[in-house]
Amino acid sequence: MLKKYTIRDIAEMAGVSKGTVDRVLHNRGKVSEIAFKKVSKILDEIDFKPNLIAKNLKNNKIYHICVLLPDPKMDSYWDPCLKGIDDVIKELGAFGINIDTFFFDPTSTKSFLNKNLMVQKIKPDAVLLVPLFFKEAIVAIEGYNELGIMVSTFNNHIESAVVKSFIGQNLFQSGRIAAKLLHSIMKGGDIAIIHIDEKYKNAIHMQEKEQGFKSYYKELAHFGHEIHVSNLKNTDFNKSIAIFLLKHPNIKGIFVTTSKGFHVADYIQNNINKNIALVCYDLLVENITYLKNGTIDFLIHQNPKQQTYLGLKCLVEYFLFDKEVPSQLLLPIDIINSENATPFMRD
Amino acid sequence: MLKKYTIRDIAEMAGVSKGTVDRVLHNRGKVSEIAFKKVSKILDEIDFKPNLIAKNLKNNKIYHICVLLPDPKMDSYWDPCLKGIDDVIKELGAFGINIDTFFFDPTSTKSFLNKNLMVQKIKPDAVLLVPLFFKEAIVAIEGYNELGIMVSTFNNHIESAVVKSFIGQNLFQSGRIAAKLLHSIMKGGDIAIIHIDEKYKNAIHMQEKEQGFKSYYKELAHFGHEIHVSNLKNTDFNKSIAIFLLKHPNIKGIFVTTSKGFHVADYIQNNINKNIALVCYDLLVENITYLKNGTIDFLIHQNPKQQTYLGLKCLVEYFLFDKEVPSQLLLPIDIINSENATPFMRD
DNA sequence: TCGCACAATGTGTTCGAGCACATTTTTATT
DNA sequence: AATAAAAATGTGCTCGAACACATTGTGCGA
Repeated sequence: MLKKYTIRDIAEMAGVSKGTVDRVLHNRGKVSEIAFKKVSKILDEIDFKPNLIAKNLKNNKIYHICVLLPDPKMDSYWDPCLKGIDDVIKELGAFGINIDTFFFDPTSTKSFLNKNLMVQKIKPDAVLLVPLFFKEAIVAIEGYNELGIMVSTFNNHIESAVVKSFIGQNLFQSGRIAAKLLHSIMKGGDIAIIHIDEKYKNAIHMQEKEQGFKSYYKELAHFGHEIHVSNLKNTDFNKSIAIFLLKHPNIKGIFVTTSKGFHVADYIQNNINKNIALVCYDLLVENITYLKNGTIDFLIHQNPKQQTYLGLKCLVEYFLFDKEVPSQLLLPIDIINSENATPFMRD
Repeated sequence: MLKKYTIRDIAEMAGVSKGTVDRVLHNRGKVSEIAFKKVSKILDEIDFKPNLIAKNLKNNKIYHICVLLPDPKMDSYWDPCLKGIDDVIKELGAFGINIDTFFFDPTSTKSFLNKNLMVQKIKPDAVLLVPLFFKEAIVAIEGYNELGIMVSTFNNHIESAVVKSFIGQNLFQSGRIAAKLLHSIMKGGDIAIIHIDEKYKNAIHMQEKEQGFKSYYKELAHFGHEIHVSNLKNTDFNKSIAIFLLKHPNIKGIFVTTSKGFHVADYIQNNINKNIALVCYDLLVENITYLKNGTIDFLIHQNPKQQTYLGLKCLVEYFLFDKEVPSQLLLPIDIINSENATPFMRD
């Protein structure tokens, strides 16, 4: 087997012309029943796969995809996404892909809507976006739909029939993992779930994690823990957490549902003497620092880079190679400890 | 930007023919200095990337790659590899790739050598193999080299100049991660490192993990643990481990360096009353069972599927798209707990 | 049986890069 | 200056699928 079968080969075998084979392949009609059967039989026998390279040669269009995400300068959680975009460009750019990236202010719904309008004006073939604001995202997605622009989402899930694809994680499960981790390193005491709320509302995100976390402890046979939930703000953080911990002095383990765990770690390191177990999210440099020095015990990696990479890659391969786009892609949830966060292994 | 630049576009812009542009692109010589400069300038300006699709259209060769790994029927650790191979075929098969898989008996060096000879007779373009037996692998690789067959390896590292690529994990680091995990869940007591040796010798594998594990504990400030190392055999396992644990009654944590941790878990569950922390390797169904019921605390995922997938993909993309093959690809080391092993997320 | 639809089938061109070969221009030698 | 040799440049075909268009075949009514 040194050569692939071509349409011409099949035509010869069936004793027809390549035009007829082509018509059979694409159901374009105008084929007699006899010819159809002859060709179909051979196609089945050899399991013919048309050469993808030749198939796309004629199609010398440049597909245009826009990516819309929160500004990494305002929240470094999003930083790795840029690397993911870059990787796709490096890997598939030579196939004729044009990718533009847009940032919105994660504290401003107006900015989100504005940037979406900008993208809509450009009229790309598809857009990959983070639907951070539920209500506004629905509006934006409707707009894309009317313009015939395909929409994929990542990081935040949103219920919408016109969204072609979602790449993210199972946040409920993610909460359960955090609970298991905390449970395995705690030696008794109470537990805190801390949501560090940014100005923007990713409440659903945080709630799903909380639900998962609680569900794990509910299933425990000897449930001797009390779970306290707190919603702290970035501003005046140290004061609020001090009050919270004073109110619940028996807390021995904390689960932070956002990437802002380093604030808690910072407070604990400087103000608390006893050992408090700490499980947080995301590989920000600040978090890794506290992971390495032992203040944070585990980080859960949401892998924003991989989310972006896969989201884009699915779109590109859909356009280039007619690959079907999975409606949902749930990434594995990575557990990171101090020995596991080396930069050459994670992004 | 609706159309890509082509060689013909550049030729027009530079006022030469596409033949000249082609010669500049490939440094084929026979170009005057003036023409070379004109063309180079334009190439730089527009950052020209030749259309990969057209580039490979002529090359209608079917590349043939053989994969050689231990028989999954004899050691289910290798099972996921088949899925990895399958994924590559699904993803890139239509580009003209022919992949054949061969199994050898992981307990027999003779089988390993035999299968390698079989592959060499076939003369594929490349082979991706698990160099389980150090000495024999060197011989086999030499054979491939003489035949001009490219060799990539995965899972087991081997020092050889003619091996094009290795995909695997940093085992030393992997040992450190295990140590950190064990340390974070243990409440004092001694530690055991247990190598469950198969008949075959993957001693280097296990030793690197042991080194890493010990290095973590060496760095600890208050090193109050004693570490006992044991080499147990599969046969008469329960007896040997009973003796070992009797000799060291203070053991409170065990690190198993192979995928055979379930044997230890089985013994502990049925014979030991006190709580022993257990960190092992690999997502075998047996291991996952003990992970879910709490006997095993953590599994470290060596991701054999991903190793196979990436190893193959690198080779395929090298042949198809001239991508360079990384000489070493170290996969992230995944930490798995009971909440993290759901089959839809891991392979 | 001719002629006319229309169905069935075949042919030829396109896409972009690569390369063999044809053609033109330049240089060296007498 | 004439001519050959060498260097530079241009032309045209190839790869496989897709599709427009050309050609052949069939059936039916007059």
